[in-house]
Amino acid sequence: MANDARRPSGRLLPQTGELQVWREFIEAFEELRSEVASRLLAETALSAGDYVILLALSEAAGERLRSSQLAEAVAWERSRLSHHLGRMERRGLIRREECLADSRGAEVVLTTDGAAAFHHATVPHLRAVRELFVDAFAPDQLDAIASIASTLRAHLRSIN
Amino acid sequence: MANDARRPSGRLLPQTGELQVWREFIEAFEELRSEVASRLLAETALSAGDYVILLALSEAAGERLRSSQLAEAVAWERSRLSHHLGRMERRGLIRREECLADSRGAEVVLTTDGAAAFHHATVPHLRAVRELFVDAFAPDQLDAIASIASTLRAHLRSIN
DNA sequence: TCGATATGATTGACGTGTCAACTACAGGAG
DNA sequence: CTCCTGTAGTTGACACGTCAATCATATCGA
Repeated sequence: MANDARRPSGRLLPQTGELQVWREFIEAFEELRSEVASRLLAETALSAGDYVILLALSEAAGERLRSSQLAEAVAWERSRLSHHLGRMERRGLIRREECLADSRGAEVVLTTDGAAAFHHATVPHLRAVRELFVDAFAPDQLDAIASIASTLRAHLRSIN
Repeated sequence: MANDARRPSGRLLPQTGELQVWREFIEAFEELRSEVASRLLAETALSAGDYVILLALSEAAGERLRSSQLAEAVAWERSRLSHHLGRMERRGLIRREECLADSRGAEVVLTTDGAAAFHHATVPHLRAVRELFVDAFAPDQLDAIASIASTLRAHLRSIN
């Protein structure tokens, strides 16, 4: 279980302190996320979503993936992915091809423009992550963050 | 300084491990945020944004705030706030009044409908925060999260 | 083979977020 | 008073995210 270390309290609602932690955490995170995204966009003309998709495609064999596999890889809902792919296709970053094995399906393919855009974005992206996130913390804090993230994901999975 | 405990590395880009922490962290958090938001919306017909605004207004003296003060209170950009207030006004949750002291300004006022909606939402909101966030962690992890959040905010502030 | 059902993916509607441009008023320097 | 600059807030355009509905094809049981 994700929370077996938790002191059972019988409380139904968070205490003031816990709620305060929630508020601080969510605001800090929002700030971080939007700052990383806006730096990436300013320096590379790619949104955070674009970057995630391009990353998944460039890691894939043949730089192509079935739409459903891509959705799985980036943990997006299918309709969100579909809309986003439409926008990326218009800009020439990806292309959609018919799938031979299953004619319902589509294959998403990285274009050469898309691959180039991704390559040019990787250093600015890493720099933003370093400056805004990694540099904020001491090594042991980063370890704590890793453990918090995995605890959280396990908890969310356990709830469904 | 926010990072004076950090080991100076001279590295310009994150190591693989640090990047992994970033990816895990951001995905876990996104999942949390969207799950809290969707529960709140399903149970109360208020979005996370609605809730934040209503909370700030109900904490304000006279349940009213100058638009700029409200923007400050929730840490939103002014145009985002303006758009959101437009939508909330259409639904009758808030009202905008002229400001006597400064005729450029607007005062945002909580309506009785808005106050009622907020009150009905507070328990479902707290329950979602408890179940999805607080319950995931042991008390010492919550402390760590609080410290991480404040470290992060300090770091972001120091960069600008 | 036929029909019911499940699956892969897209679409439209609408709420949300950002940027840049804009309106309108305030307040000070001359 | 007049101009100049700053501040309060709104708007339009467009990217993004979610939900419910839809379409086409696959699949399986009778």
